[in-house]
Amino acid sequence: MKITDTGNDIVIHGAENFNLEHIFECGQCFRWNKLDANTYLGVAYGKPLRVSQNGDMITFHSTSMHDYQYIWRRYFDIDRDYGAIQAQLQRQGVAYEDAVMPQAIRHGGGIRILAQEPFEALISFIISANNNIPRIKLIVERLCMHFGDTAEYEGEIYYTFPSAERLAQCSLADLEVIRAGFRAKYILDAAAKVASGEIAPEPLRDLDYTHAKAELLKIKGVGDKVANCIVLFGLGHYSAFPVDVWVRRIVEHCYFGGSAADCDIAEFARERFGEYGGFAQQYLFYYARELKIER
DNA sequence: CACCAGGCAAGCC
DNA sequence: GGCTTGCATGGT
Repeated sequence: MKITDTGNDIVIHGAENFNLEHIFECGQCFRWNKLDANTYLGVAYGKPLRVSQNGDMITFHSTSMHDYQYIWRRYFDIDRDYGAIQAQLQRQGVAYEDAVMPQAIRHGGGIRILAQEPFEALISFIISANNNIPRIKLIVERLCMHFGDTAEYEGEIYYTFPSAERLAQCSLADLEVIRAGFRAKYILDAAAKVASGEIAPEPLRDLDYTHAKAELLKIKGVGDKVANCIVLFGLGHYSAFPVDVWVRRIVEHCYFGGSAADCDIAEFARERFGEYGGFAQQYLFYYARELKIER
């Protein structure tokens, strides 16, 4: 892998196990939109970015080596060996005569688990509860437009994700414009707890998975599933295995041959995938959606 | 019109 | 403790 600075763009040649479509269509993030066949545009860490892919060449447009090194390199998890993770999950698959995981990896092998901002992950996944992805994206976008800061990029105006302090000043009436429904009160509870320091998301990175999750469960609107998403996508706890309707469907269908209890699915994931639970979950989620598995 | 969406909290027993 | 129900909103 080689990284070059063209003066306007940062270009990676020889990227492996990296596919923008897989990365942005696996449900982990809500602020990236497809511009054309090989280009996405989004905002993270207060910075808009246009990123495109041609084969193993990735171009981060209109950015600097500084921002690549300090933001995008970590955000896109560039330094992790996904080939090794996939090989490990495949070996596990062989041991259990599991044909599903190899198929899932064949379909979504370019997935990267993005290192998202913890507060953004917290609010975004509160909004995700009993909701669908297109509408989650709309609500998050309205939240940013109304309460985020502006950021200019390539001659256009974009909006950053609002801070906890800004959201904590809002009333329920203020939030009506984002049409989050019953989730609005949970957004305010989360913002208040973070703004007051009662919950400090960033330090939860240093706790173990179980304790980090337990802290998040103190927030209204954060249950087991949402907490798992936050620790996985915002705090780098890669053993987390969030079980949503799609993962439930594929796990029940392919591994249990019928319905299974929440705790049995969690135990299955722990034993089968261990520290790679989060990666396994992403491959399964992407695969289940591609298969359009019915209930 | 019913049913669903990356679930959760509150109310039951 | 486990199980059921209501929930805002928009799409099919």
